[in-house]
Amino acid sequence: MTIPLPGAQVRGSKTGKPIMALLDLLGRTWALGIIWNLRSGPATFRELQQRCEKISPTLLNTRLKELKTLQLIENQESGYQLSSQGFDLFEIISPLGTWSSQWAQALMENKKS
Amino acid sequence: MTIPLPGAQVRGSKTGKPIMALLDLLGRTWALGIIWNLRSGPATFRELQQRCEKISPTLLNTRLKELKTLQLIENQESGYQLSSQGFDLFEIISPLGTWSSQWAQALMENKKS
DNA sequence: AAACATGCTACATTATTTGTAGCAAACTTA
DNA sequence: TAAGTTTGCTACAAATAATGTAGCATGTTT
Repeated sequence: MTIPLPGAQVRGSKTGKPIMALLDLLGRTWALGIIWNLRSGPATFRELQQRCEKISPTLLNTRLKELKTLQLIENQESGYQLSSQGFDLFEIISPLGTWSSQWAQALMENKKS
Repeated sequence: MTIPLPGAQVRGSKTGKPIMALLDLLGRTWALGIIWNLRSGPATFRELQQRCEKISPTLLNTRLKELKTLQLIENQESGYQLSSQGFDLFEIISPLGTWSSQWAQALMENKKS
């Protein structure tokens, strides 16, 4: 799968509008999960593998390369970490944490009835 | 692929923490794209297919079922549309539109140097 | 120098996505 | 009212992506 560079053809868009490139990226297995799991600080490859519970090393490496190319993460001495852009992105999606709990609760209540 | 119900085992989590169920869902091909494309109002199946430019009907239908089960969209007379929960979700992620443009620009500038 | 840890790669198996064709049901039009 | 059209979707084979396990090279600890 080619890396969804804004400007290039990506899933969902011939023009490569930045939002489409981003949605393509985030829509790939584990991309969001990796970003989410890096929110709590840098992690080495194996650490990150554990945070992600059951990601395969093959895919982890593939995603890390993509995220690095797209400058959302960087690889420093302390391990992989969100770049400043990656962190901005995380801040946008971070309300999903709280939201998802409410959503889960609503789902349960609707199941009852 | 089983629908990532909060509480069940999902990709990335044995416990099915709601956020993990959500990230699993959103990390599926086209899930984010469909939500994004419904932001501008209801659409019939074929309309939605066009908004998504090149989604296959098979997958569109699969995702629609998932999103419906998880109460993020609903199917009314006017077609498929975001449910009130789906809309809340969209509101959280909607800043990605603007953010992605800045990101794309930053990427371009870094390419130069 | 032997044992261990780390960051990956190889690769076969399995799962997901695509793309095309087309069908049944509901609506139009003649 | 009978012949199109359109719509919502299913079938299915081919292509692509993800998983899981093994393991290797390099660096570090004892």
